[in-house]
Amino acid sequence: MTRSEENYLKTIFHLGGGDSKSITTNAIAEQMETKPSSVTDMAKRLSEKGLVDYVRYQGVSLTDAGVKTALSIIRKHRLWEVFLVKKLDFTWDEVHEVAEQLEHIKSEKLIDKIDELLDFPKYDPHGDPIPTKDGKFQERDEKLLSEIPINSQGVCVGVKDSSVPFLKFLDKNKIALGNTIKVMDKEDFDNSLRIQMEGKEMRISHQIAANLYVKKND
Amino acid sequence: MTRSEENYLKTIFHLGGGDSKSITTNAIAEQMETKPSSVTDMAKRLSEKGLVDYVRYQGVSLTDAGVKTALSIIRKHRLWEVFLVKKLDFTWDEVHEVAEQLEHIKSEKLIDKIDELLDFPKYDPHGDPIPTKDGKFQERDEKLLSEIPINSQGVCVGVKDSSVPFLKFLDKNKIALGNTIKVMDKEDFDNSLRIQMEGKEMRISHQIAANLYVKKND
DNA sequence: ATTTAAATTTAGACAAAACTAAAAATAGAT
DNA sequence: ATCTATTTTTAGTTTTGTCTAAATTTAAAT
Repeated sequence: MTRSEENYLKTIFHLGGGDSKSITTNAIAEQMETKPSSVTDMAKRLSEKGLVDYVRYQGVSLTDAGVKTALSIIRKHRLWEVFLVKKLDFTWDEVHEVAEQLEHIKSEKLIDKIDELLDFPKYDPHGDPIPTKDGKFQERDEKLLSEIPINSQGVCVGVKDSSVPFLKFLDKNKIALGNTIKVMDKEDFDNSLRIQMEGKEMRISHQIAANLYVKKND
Repeated sequence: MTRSEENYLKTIFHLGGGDSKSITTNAIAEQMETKPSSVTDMAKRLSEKGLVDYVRYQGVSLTDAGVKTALSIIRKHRLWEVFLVKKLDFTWDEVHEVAEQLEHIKSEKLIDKIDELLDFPKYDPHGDPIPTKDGKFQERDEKLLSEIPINSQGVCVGVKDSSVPFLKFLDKNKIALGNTIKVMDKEDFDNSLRIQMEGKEMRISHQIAANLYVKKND
């Protein structure tokens, strides 16, 4: 299992290829910032190895073995992210790049010990669930902030977009996971929201609200 | 700087190529379990990049830039070894393989934070000195146990051979870094030693004594 | 049912890093 | 000084992972 193969499996999983849905080479190429022809080559290789089902001109989907491998890499990525934040004081916008490297370290003992050191966390710093050793996800009943009705409230539990600019924006506006947010009002014109958070009121655009996951209280 | 290039620089350094001594392609190939022809190819590449001086049929030595790079990799390797032992309860015979992977992670912040987390250790689990950020070694006045005279004693501070079998042998015989060892007697016939350690007396072969570093007390 | 546009694959090339086999240079022995 | 034996390099090949350009297939539109 090479580093590149692992990255392809991870990407296919993130694009939904774990649910036996066919992902096009174009979609994969775009996500990985590479060319569709390169993806075709890799699709053949992964297919040979029994990690994906590949039908020419149709796309790829992960086999059971492929899902298992993808989940183990995602598990490592997210555990390392927690480690970087909790033990080394990285900020949540700094961890991704380093975790992209650490996720490829091959040592089962290492990642199990990291898991233990962190006291078996269930979510990474962006609120994404960490698969268990046997590949199970703990799903959470979460909704996008943009989709809950006026006057309802919830706890902020995750971000959909975990790009550096978005995370920095949230920091600057003191929006953090764990905060309770109440939707006071919606503006029909631009879908912006008036919210109350930690005692203060503020207005946020639809684009922000559509990238914040909350767990509803009432 | 590819992983392979880093491994070559590290090996050349360990073979003494940091002291502007010429290391033969054969010696490097043997150490890295590869072929001399492969080493020649790499020697040319590293030479192009200004990391080694390479003279055909003579061998290679590290340039200043090459030494600097080699030390930074060795620093990372040894810090990760300390991390694995101190924070994740790895044994000293388990750390090398994983550290070989971790040493190639590219993030200055990461290794500096690991250094800080470990409280800036000076030696790795095998007693090898950890270079500082600016590439300085803290040398220690150490001698091989086989080379100190009868009736002198010292503290065990490192191993010359850090192979798994040797380390396991030491564990089995309760020989650990930090132990005080006194040389009671030497056997002319096979150069074996009678030693006193932590209150007990035992006999060890020359091969063992020649792979243990001690810091003399008297 | 064609035509066209878009998506996808093939073919051929390249770079990194390795190998094997053959050629060339060096060093040691006479 | 010459001849070997050894070391080292060269030349050509392989694998992985990528690319470009050309060809092919699919899907959408008339």
